[in-house]
Amino acid sequence: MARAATTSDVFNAIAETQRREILDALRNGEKPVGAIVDELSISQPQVSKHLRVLSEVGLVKCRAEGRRRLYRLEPARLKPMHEWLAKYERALDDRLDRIDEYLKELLQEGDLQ
Amino acid sequence: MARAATTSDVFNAIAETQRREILDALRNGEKPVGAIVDELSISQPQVSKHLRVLSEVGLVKCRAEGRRRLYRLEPARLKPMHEWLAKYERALDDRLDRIDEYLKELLQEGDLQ
DNA sequence: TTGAAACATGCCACTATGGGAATATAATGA
DNA sequence: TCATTATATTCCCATAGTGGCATGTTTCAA
Repeated sequence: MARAATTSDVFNAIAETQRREILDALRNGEKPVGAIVDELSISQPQVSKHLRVLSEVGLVKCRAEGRRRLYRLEPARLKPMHEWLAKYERALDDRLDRIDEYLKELLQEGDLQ
Repeated sequence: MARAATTSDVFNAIAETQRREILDALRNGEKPVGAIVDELSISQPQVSKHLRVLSEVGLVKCRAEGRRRLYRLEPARLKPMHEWLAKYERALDDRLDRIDEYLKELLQEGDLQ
């Protein structure tokens, strides 16, 4: 087994740059596939494939309108990532505090010269 | 090219479940490799390989102490992910607002019955 | 000096993935 | 009905990634 399937894990689904770009493109609202193809200059089949992956992990939803499919963002599905990252906020803050102290020390040393 | 290299992209580096677990294990402070092996029940070579990947993207730093290597978290490197996610906060909030309104509508309908 | 402990690295096999090209499917308009 | 538009799907290939196993490498202790 090589990594968790992109289609079952949000972390893997957004590990791909182009899929992140597609999500970015949908931030302003729903769009048909063609619009994404034009905007990102990715081949149509490739966009469809990426959308399928994003769809399977629930990051986008699809709505048919005539022969077009309008995809829209489902940002709630980013919550797992958000929660995982949140655990590191504290560690990050601590780190920044330490950098802050370090800078202060540097400044004090400067004063001594 | 199949996806960006795990060693160059933070998103890819943490796409692997075990690597996230390793980072989680380091949240409380630096640990030697063996401690991670015991804690997560992952083979030693595998842990070393994962640590190498995490190391190359800068998510962990290493410090030698005798024959042990103490790895510690470098949470600042999670910032790219944090920033990317932040762009979706607004969308997420909007969505939650919409759900909120929807619930209110449902409650009003309930009142009518 | 020798052996063991603690890690890192190399090699191998299997699988999943991304990308290209062609093709299938569905809806629309003439 | 037929051609066209808009997407989805399939086939194929090259590659990268994970995991197991064996083997280096460094450090320490007897």
